[in-house]
Amino acid sequence: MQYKVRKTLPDSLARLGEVTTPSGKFNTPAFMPVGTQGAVKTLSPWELEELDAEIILGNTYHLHIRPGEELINNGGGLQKWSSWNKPILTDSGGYQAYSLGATRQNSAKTTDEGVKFSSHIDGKKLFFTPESVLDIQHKLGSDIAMVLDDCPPIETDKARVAIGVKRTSDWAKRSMDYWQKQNYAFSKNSNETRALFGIIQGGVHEDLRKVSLEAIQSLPFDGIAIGGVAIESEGKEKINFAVDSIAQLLDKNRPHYLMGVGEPEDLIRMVHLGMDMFDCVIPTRFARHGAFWLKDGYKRVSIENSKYRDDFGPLDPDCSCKICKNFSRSYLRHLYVSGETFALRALSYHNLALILGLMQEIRESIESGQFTNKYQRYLVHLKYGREEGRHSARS
RNA sequence: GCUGGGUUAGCGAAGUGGUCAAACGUAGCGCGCUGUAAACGCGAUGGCCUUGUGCCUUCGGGGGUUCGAAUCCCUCACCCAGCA
Repeated sequence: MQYKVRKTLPDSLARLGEVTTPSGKFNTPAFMPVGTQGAVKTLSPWELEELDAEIILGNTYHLHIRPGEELINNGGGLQKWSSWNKPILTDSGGYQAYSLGATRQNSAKTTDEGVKFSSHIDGKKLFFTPESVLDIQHKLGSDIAMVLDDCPPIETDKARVAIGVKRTSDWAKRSMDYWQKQNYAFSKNSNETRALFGIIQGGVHEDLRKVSLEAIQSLPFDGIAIGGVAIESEGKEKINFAVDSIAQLLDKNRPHYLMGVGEPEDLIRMVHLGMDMFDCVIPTRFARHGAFWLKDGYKRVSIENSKYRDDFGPLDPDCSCKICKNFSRSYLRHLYVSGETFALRALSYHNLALILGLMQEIRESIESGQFTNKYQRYLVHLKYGREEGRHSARS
């Protein structure tokens, strides 16, 4: 994998970049739609291309339990098998240890050795280690693999978070050793190498975040991810703080991936803090729950609202996606309320169009140097933005 | 016209003397969802407020029995079925 910084700004950590993987290039800042089980829910690969998605996610845990990495490997790898011929990043299963274990009882348990899971499908016992998770991702054929991390709920006590940081560091070391020993970076389909990203933990504790950052960054990972910020948070302040506290310490020669974020305002703020890659289930999940964003103010509204019953105007008057060009709120509301699948597809399409369109606009504004001006109203709560961004912007 | 069945919250539908402001479903309403066990979950839903083991008004209309009626009786209206 290669990462090239194409442009930086004087008044922001935002930067323009390009990542090259065995399956091709993508521009950063990038939003990666989430395709947990091998598909971005309700959408086809060509729709995603049409929407300007350049890289999508897959998930180690889900694809391992069904249908299994062997099958996908036999199918030619995840890209070929799913007919998505662009880059894929695979998440490691670290998040599932959290979502299946930390917040529920008995489905997952983390120890220093790894994570014990009970499959949510049939209860079968599984055991993930930093090494086994790389084996799986290698067989899936992922362009960017993630290390297994220990991701405790953000609200847990600091002692537990500290354990998570230590464990994640140990696992990162094991992961890198194993990655190199197995020569997993090598790709037989391309001259370009596959990538492995490390993950920083530390919850909302600045000191722990810094400890974690140092441990992860000292290893030769292709990219640096920040994990554990978009879960169980009581508000955006926690996301802001967790990233803000280490934003300026991140190695500028590697891409920065903020895991699990986010909503439109989050993306703007986090780009400002130097984040290059994002993923989030929210655009597609909101869609399936009847919610869509308006470009104006990035307000979230519900299609179920009865005031849209007789609203024959477009879903979002400021959006030029195919859905907004062709269908009225009235019609889409009817479909949603009637349980028609197309409503879920339509809203997913629009929400992703909005998010990916935002990313495009963000990239253009960095290119033109207008990023901080254009998005100033979203940046006011940030430490970085307050002390340097706005000051520099005026000078 | 006769006989039988029915009429309960926006709709559907339980309840057949007190524990009923009335189960449940649905519609409508509100809220939530950020590395997807998520086309999901939660909440309120007769009115009022001082939000309480609070007050007021309800179970087709009217009348009655009873300490007490959505529940029993009479009557009227309407609906359904069968017979004429």
